[in-house]
Amino acid sequence: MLKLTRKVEYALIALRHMQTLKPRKLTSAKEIAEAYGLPQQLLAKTLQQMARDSIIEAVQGPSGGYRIMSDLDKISLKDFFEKLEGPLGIMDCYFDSDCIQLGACNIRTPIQRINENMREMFSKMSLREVTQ
Amino acid sequence: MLKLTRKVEYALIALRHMQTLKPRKLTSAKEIAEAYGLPQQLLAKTLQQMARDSIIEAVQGPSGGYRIMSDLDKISLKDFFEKLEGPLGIMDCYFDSDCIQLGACNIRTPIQRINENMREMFSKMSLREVTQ
DNA sequence: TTTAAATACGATAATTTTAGTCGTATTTAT
DNA sequence: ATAAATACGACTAAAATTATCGTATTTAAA
Repeated sequence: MLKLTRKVEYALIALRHMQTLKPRKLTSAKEIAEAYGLPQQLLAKTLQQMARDSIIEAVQGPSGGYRIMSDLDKISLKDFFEKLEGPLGIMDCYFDSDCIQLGACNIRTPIQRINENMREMFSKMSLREVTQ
Repeated sequence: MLKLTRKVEYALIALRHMQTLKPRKLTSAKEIAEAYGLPQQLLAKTLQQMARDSIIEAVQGPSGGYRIMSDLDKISLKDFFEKLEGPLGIMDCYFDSDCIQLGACNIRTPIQRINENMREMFSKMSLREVTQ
């Protein structure tokens, strides 16, 4: 099924929400969570991670919150996904070495080919294309 | 991470193995499981499913087994993945209707755009490209 | 300068999904 | 008849994901 996690889903919802606001206007995790019925704490973690990755900016204290920081045009979906979820690929034999297979595996190369195609595809799409 | 399940992994290993054999030669779940250190019963289920989908052919009885049936050039990766795992997409909001979101969701359309791109990409790759 | 509302984040619990096993039936070559 | 294979539903185990808890820190504003 090739699915991404909720984290990405919440991140996209939040970004899309922020884009509807006036530039530099802050919005809080609570606000977004209530608006879309998301679990606030989990959403908050996602927002915190995006802040660490400089996709958004966090402002602490009361009347603090988050706002978009980067130019979303300049962030590829590949980078976005990988920042939130780690390396992109249909199977992990590409990066993790402790595969069950010792040397018997016969699909490593073809899998890598698929993975490269996927990465290329998501490299060509910008985050803005998705959030706008 | 966008990962596929073991089912697909085992299916690919099995197909690739069959391709190394003489055409029409049968191989059993046991044989493949032992050769690659896979759980035999689970592999068998995957083979059975591929047989139901007419990708391979099953022959019962002792000295029975499986062999490739379809022209793998004619099966797209999209069809292959969807046969084994159901609809292809990075999130299921496309097909499943019981989403948490009532009408508040703001990312359905962009998600569908990504999903379409993915399906298109996998439509263009044949199963043979991967197993050969 | 106290309070309250927000972010920050590690730890843990709950849930869901995936992976694997078991048991039994059926088929069929020998 | 027997044995080796496929077929498959039911169940268990393990892993991954999702969500919550608890606490610390920051800081605007009363």
